Amino acid sequence: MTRVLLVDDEPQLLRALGINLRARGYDVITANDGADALTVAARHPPDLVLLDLGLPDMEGVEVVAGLRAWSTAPIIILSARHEQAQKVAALDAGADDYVTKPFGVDELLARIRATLRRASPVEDTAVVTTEAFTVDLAARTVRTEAGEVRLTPTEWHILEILVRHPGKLVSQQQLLREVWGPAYSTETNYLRVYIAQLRRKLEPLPSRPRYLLTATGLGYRFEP
Amino acid sequence: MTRVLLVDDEPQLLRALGINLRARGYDVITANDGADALTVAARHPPDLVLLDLGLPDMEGVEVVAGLRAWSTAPIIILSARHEQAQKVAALDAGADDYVTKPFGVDELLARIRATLRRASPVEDTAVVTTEAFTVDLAARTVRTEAGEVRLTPTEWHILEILVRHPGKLVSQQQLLREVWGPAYSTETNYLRVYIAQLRRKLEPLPSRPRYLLTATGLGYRFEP
DNA sequence: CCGAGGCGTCAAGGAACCGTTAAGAAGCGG
DNA sequence: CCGCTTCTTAACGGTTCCTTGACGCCTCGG
Repeated sequence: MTRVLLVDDEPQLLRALGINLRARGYDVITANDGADALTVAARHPPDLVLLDLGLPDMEGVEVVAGLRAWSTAPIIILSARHEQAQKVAALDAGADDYVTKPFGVDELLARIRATLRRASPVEDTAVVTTEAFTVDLAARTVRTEAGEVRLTPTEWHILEILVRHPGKLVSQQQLLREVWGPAYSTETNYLRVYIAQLRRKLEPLPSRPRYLLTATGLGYRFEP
Repeated sequence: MTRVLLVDDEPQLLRALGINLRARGYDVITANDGADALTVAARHPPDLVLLDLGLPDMEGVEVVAGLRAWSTAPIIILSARHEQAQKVAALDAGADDYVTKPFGVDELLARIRATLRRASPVEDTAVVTTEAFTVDLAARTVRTEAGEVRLTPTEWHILEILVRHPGKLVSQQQLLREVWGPAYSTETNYLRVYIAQLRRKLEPLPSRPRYLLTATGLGYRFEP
């Protein structure tokens, strides 16, 4: 069941919205200030967060940052019209969406569904297994039959991006931009070096790669 | 560089917002009515669309549908408060977000960043299937009954354009321009070579094409 | 009947790209 | 300050891909 963390300092809203969400089959947990939200979230990691901006103890952006430090669950901001600036800051800090108060319940539910639909394909699989190796995205470890493999930060970064898009082609530009930054989008030889290192460490036959495949002129692909 | 298509019938807004966006490093192209928007988008596929609802010639929902017919770029609606109903219709037709006029530039920029951040990793799972082969536009893979087909960058580029306009004729000029650039609009023999290669790889009977059809003197058409 | 233009096919040379290796530079911990 | 790991950079051989020209087929119009 999808767990929703609902953060607001108005008990009535907490109650009304909680009833509505539970009626739709969500598992709802609540918090009424920022510190509480972080504590509750740490104990019961939510799949989605509804965050009111007018909290008594913390700025919304701090709460977002505190969650984003470890969680990738989507965050929807609930904001009053006069909290414009905070809303923008919260979105920049990593929130995914917002709804302006007062809002209709139907609109909020639609946004929840849309946001969850967008987020779902990536986050479920914290561990990716192939016949040759196992990647634990949360623990940042890779194991083969021979034991645990040591990866450098850059090697891991590349592997993580590929593994998070299983079966899909990841363009050279995307890899270079995400790992080295936008200024390096043409340094394709970096990729050649690191892909070769990953293959040497992970592929049963590095010269005949089975999992880290090349799409000449386009990019690379992880094939589970 | 991220290309933004800005559609509005007010020249002042077009100008002011265009300056602001360009200052932030976006590549901005503009259109001042719905028909113009579709034409411009076809010629320079945008990464994101900002669409005003109060256009003189078409309903917003039509423009959204026209774009969604082939593009998965996120669409943000710019709507006045009295266009509530149209806004809902546009969102249902496939728009991704909306901002209500009058809006602050900072808010809009934040929405743009958030929307692009969301859109990039997911990429949408557009899959086109025929009886002979399956094209996964996101994963950039093509499968036939015989297994996965390896395509070169240019082959893929052409196939992608045709598949994104199913049933529609794509002119030779358009194909040549999009794949090789404006200077090659007359090198039609390039097309003959690559269409032949695609047929050999995808058509059950390459000599009697069923899916990649020739429109003599005009261009080619993908028939699902 | 014949020529012209458009299309499909093939092959070859050259350009671009990829995998690999290695060595110097830079950062980090002891 | 030294040694270790990691990153950057350059060079090479091999492979793939793009470009280009030639040729035959078909259709259509003269």
